[in-house]
Formats: sequence, C-alpha cells, structure tokens
Amino acid sequence: MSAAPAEDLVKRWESEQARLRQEVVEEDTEDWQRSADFSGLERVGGVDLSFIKGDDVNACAQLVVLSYPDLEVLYEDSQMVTLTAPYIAGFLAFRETPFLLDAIQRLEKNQPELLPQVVFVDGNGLFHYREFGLACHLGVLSGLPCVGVAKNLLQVQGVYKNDEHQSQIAALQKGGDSFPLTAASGKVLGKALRSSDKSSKPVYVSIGHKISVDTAVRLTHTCCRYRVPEPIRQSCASSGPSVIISWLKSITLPSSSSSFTH
DNA sequence: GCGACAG
DNA sequence: ATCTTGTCGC
Repeated sequence: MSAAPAEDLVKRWESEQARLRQEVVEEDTEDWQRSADFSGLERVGGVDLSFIKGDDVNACAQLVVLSYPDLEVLYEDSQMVTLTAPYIAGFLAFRETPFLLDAIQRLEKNQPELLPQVVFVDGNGLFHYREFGLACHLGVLSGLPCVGVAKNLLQVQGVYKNDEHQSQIAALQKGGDSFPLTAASGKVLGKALRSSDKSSKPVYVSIGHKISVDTAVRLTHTCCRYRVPEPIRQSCASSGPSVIISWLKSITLPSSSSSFTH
C-alpha cells in the first residue's frame, strides 16, 4: 500500500521550510550585539528536549534563562510532553519546535521580564540542507534572536568531514578559535568553534535568527565554561532527569493501585 | 553492500 | 536523544 509513508509529509515540510526561510534575519538587530563586551545583554536562554532510554514519544521540554555574564540560573521550566512527529534528519524542528515555543510562551505570559534576549538551541540553524534548521525555525516563530549549536558536524552543502576538515580542527589552538563552514556556493553557513581551551572537539555554530555569524560565535564563546554553552548545558542537565523520574512514578503508581479495585 | 543521518 | 564503566590524565 503506502510503501513510502513519509514521502508526502516530507514534501509538505520542505515547502514549509522554504516559506519560513524567507523570514530569517541574518544580521545583528540588537544594540548589545554591536557592543564589544555585550553590554546591555542580561539574559541568555537555552532550550532542549530530554528523552528516556527506549521512549521516543515522551520527553521533557526545558527552558532555562541565565544571567549574563555571570551565567547564573534565573528561571527554569520543565514540562513533560508527548511528541507526535517522527525524527527525520533535516526536519528536527517539526518534532521539537512546538514544545520549545510553548515553553517560551509560558514564560512570556507569566514572567515577561525574564524573557531571554537570545536563545541557544541544541542543533543547527542556517547550517542545514535548506538553510533552515531548528534554530532558525524557533527564531522565526518566536521572534527572538537564536543561535544554533550542534555537537556533531552535519555533512551538508559541500561541507565534509574529511581530512581537510580534520586538519582545520587540529589548527584550532585555543578557546575562541574558529574556521568557517563554507557551502559550495561560497556562502558561510556557520563556524566550527573551539569553545574552550580544554576541548579539542569543536562545536558547530550557526545563526538562527536576528544575529550575525560572527556575533553568534563570539557570544557562544563567552557562554562556554565547558564544551557545550552553559545555557544548553543547564537545560539538559538541571531538572530533566528528576522531572522524567517523577513523571514515570506518576504513571506507574496509579496503575499498580488500580489492582485493588478488583 | 557501505556510509550518512542535527536531536 | 539514549544504551553504558571504566579509565587515563591533569
């Protein structure tokens, strides 16, 4: 019957990406982005979805807001959610964005004064098959400046994980060093950044929305205590596990007590 | 058949 | 994403 069930879905998603792609702003739009020390920047956000071992449907959506430049936690939101869309490489946003957007809107409604001035996203932005990764998607739909940070290189648009790439990585001497990820077209889609002196493996930074590549790279570097930028690290590690555990208990206990009804 | 495949 | 312990090094 339907040998290729996702084919039609993928086509719709592709046109949706093409439509929203036109809304991406690839330049700095905020005053603090022009400042050498980012003066005026007080809150940076991070978002992430955490999963449990064999369950790719239930996840914990998290949003944290940290102070800048101290990187202290100002706000934290964790919400168990039920995912509907499958994970297909190149379409991560359709799986995760709705829940990340929900978290941002909850904050906007309850404590708008804590809204982050920029959001770090776990995944790529412009560095994407169609130049519209998760960070762009969330940026356009939320209207907030966003930065995409991926932990692994996506081989796309003529960028390969070959010997040339490896030698460029080897040339990154200290935290803050970077090299461009240039598409076959010549466009710089992002940069590989050595985020700290300690980590030899770079992170891949690309813009999501309302920020320039160079500003995104500079900002990412100042938000790194370890390899992964603190906003993303905090959103991954803070309350994720405990929220998932309490959620597991909440669905396990009622079912066991129901055995008393018979 | 083999490699790639953000999270 | 997550599965998994120890291990080597500063």
